[in-house]
Amino acid sequence: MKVTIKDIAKRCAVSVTTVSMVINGKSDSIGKDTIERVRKTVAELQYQPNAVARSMITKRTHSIGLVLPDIRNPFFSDLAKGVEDYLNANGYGVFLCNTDSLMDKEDQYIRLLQARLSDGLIFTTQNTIESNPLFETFANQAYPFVLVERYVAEPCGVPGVYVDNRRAAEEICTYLIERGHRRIICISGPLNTTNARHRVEGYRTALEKAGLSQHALVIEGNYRYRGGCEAVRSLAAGQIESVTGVFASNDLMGYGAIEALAERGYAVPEDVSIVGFDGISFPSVLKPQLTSVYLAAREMGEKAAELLLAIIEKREPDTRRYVCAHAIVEKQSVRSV
Amino acid sequence: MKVTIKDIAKRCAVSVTTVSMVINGKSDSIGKDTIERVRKTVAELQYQPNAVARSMITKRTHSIGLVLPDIRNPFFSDLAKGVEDYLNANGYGVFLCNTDSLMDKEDQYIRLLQARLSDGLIFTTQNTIESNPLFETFANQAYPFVLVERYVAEPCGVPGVYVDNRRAAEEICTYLIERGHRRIICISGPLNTTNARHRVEGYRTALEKAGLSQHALVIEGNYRYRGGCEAVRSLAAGQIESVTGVFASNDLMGYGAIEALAERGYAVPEDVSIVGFDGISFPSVLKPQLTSVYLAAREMGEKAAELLLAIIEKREPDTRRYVCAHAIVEKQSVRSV
DNA sequence: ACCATCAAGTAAAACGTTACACTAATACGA
DNA sequence: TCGTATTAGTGTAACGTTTTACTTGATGGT
Repeated sequence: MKVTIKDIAKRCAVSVTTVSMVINGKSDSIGKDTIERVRKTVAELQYQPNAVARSMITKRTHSIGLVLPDIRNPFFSDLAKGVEDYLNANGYGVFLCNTDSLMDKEDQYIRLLQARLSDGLIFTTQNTIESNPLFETFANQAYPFVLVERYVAEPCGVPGVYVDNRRAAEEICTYLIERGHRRIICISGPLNTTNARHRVEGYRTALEKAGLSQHALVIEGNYRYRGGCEAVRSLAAGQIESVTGVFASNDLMGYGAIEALAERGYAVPEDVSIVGFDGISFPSVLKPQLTSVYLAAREMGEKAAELLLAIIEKREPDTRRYVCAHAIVEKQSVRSV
Repeated sequence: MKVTIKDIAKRCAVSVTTVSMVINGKSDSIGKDTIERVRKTVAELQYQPNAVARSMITKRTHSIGLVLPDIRNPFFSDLAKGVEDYLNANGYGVFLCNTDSLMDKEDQYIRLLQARLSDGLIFTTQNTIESNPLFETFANQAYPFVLVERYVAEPCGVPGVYVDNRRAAEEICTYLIERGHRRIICISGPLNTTNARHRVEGYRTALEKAGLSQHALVIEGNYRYRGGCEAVRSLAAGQIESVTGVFASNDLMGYGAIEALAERGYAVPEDVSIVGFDGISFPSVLKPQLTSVYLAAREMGEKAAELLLAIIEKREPDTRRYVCAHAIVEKQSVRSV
């Protein structure tokens, strides 16, 4: 039989209240010797307070849910590590849920997590729309949650940690333009996601500012390696001929593009320059390494966890949204022309 | 205010017992119309049973802990995905904990998870010793747990899912020998872990059977990319000269070795052949792809989850240990000599 | 008419803790 | 000596369920 607070109380000949108070450090009005006696007995019997019973009263489970598309994607496992490190260090547990980008799986998990009484939620899911009925539901219930890597337009005030995709995309495309590239194509992510659209917008803005709008060409991809290959394969010979630059909306597609370009006899960066987005790390034996927008996934996870805890523990945060820094990291996939 | 079972009972003018029975499908002795009425009210008020209160009584939280070294390692994120998919599909939640291979973090998390009353534990941690005081503690408390990718010698009967590292290593080294290689070195994992030692044993056995023991050379690595580089760099020019084969104890070190070999002017597979271990997947743009022992990480996770659930739900499994299949997958890093 | 059976429930305890409102005994100052 | 603080506690309700043992009224057979 598991040892309970009653066993401790009986052994020490005090009330359960006293034991509870000692355990929770509310021992202002308990004698030193009693405290000592209780402590000793707790250690002796290896008493562990029952977290479930505790949660019953406090309405806190000290665990939160982390909902993301797929933990196997290096970006998300980095992010998850950040979340987990921060929260575990603060005494919280993390429930992991992979949605495989399926909306119904996502809904199901969120329901499950709420029913389990997680104290809050971190969302990394790629919703396809700007607003989500869930946001309203949560807001109504005052249920704490934080969005990560997913932008929601200002007025609704949903707390989140994200990257300025528009700006980052514009910067990396401008980087290509500054190196003399004129014909730059864009391999985008699925265009029903906000992030993908924003990256395309950044691409278009960069081209526009350089007066290159007439050369804009967007091919929709899927953020996967094969998608990058297929995007390049879908180009007609006439189209590809004049292209000297490729902006891939994530690195994986960038590497796919390299493979498909090689098939058609184009070398990177000698014939075509490529930039990526997200800066996931592969062993450096991979040649060429992609010049890319580096997103600090781990830091985003930490920041999201910090924000969520602040909301849960009602230390009203002055920042409910946090824009993470990004940086262009130069590798070997771009050549000046 | 959250709606409780009492609210439903009041609305339907029945007792809470009746409502509870309807919800839990124990409605043998409840009238059809009452059932219908309760169901309707539950839907109407969007009632969600409080999982914490439920756990109080049932002593089940329907959540388990997954303790592993680092979710960012592709092997472990694959495994975690397998665990999570299986358990979530069965109505269980998964608490994720990264130990960073630190023993004290591991102990701390396990304590935390037990205190939270997880119904069981899946361990993926790389202990440095064959037996662990925890195993005994768990056994005493009849606390369900399953070991993954970690072998414990027979008599103690600790349930687990693992790979036959000795045999797999022997097979892949024999594969090299059969292709004419005579001088094969081994870059091992940290030799204080059982798995690393077993892989070295497999290497030695293969050499021995081929009468090549006198050429055995083991360099201790750390399972990281840099470790693979450094292992090769540590070789004297005289040592490396005659070597035609390298057995890396994991793929990451294999790729590191390729980089360091290139620095010294040796090409793979033209000058030196390399085999790896674990078969983690990188985009296929990575050249050359490593011939390796493929471990089905995801399947191992699923199997472990299945085993744990069987133990938790007392459907006494006939197999308390499960040896996962491995397979040599041929890629482009080996040449016959 | 009477007992047994059955359908359709119900009341109350239990789970292990925390929170709240008390109390008994002592000390202290005027 | 009295009144008031202070110290060191205590008893019990409450949290939201499930479980166990019990009740009530109707029905049916003899």
